Amino acid sequence: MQDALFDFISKYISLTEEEKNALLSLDLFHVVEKGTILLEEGQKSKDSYFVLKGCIRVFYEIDGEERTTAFYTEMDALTPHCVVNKTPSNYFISCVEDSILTVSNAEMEAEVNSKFPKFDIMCRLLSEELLAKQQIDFDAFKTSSPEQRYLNLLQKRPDLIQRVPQHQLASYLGIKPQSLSRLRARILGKRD
Amino acid sequence: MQDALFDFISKYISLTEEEKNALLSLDLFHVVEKGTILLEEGQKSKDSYFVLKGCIRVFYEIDGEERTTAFYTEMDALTPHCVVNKTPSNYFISCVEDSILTVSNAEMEAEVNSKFPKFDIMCRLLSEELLAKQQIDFDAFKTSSPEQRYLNLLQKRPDLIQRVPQHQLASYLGIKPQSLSRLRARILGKRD
DNA sequence: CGCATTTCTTAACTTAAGTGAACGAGTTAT
DNA sequence: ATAACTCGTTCACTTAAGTTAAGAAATGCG
Repeated sequence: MQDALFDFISKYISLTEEEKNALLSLDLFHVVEKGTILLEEGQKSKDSYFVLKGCIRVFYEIDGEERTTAFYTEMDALTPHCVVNKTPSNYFISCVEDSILTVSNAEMEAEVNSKFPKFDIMCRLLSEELLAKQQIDFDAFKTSSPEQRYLNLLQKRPDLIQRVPQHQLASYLGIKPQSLSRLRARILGKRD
Repeated sequence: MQDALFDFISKYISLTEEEKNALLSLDLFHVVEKGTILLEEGQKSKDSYFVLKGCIRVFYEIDGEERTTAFYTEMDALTPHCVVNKTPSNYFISCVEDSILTVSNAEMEAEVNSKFPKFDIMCRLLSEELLAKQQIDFDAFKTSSPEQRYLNLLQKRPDLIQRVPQHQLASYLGIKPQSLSRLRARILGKRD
């Protein structure tokens, strides 16, 4: 499991054994059960997450309804905005499946950074990459219809459609569960 | 005009006169005319932009139609994804108004970074902040209807509605110009 | 200045998503 | 084992956005 983390990091910087050990000494790895709430609305958490195995989900509660806006799966990193802005979170994060995560906070990061400045470089590369990636996702969402979004998801993240409840998926696509059902029936009809 | 840039930077790091002069020696400032295309689809530009005055716009060309996904105005920074990924751009950037921008590329940045490492810190802070901000915008877009988006824009960036053509605004809200007209009429009707 | 183009609005009609309700299948709790 | 719940689907109806078309207003250009 640790290898997965080091593989990920190696895409950005190379680590010596010493550096790897420094990381391992930090108690980063956590096993979390399906359904666990990692962050609640209103909290000022300082924790960032990296998904080694499993799936976590960001959702808002609007008019008493859950509105899912993101799923993070294997090799995805998530720093909640409340960590960056130091403001209370306006969304929830919960575990869709039993998962293995690394959980880190600013202090741990500072400690690693002080020992190995190149971590800072990695963080910068990573956030720039994520920013660019998210921009593309945002643009794709804006420029497509719910049906196109579903077809796109089917291509890009087919696993999500299997592992996530339909009503959460619908919300993620910006529509109601009934509309997702209908939309899927429509697509199937077109194929025959 | 330069002061605007230094004011912006001072939110992240403090600059000595020497550092300011190093920046000024870089020929960063550019005046661009309304309508100028800064980046075309297919290009591999290396330039990043910071808007000191004016407005620039990101749009895709889909089925022969322009689909606007972002506007950048005073004190907004934009690094096109093609700069980060080193892939051809899949969108255009054009000037909505006569504007004053700083234009920088990786080499210029590297030069500044080598002289003043703290620029790197600023870049990291900035991209983390932008990432968090964009996440919030993305979530707000996903969880609201075109009408709510318009009302939200009216609150958050009322200037945009004045300075940008309606059809670009409609596209930005994810709808057709006709729908924006109708939507506005609907809102006005509700008020009376 | 006047002609052409672009931009914005309105209208009638089509299409797709929202809403409320009902149903069956699967799960959980008692 | 059965009652209560959740989840996904289907249906009929409502609402809002897409489409096509037309015309008015503003802008640009010769």
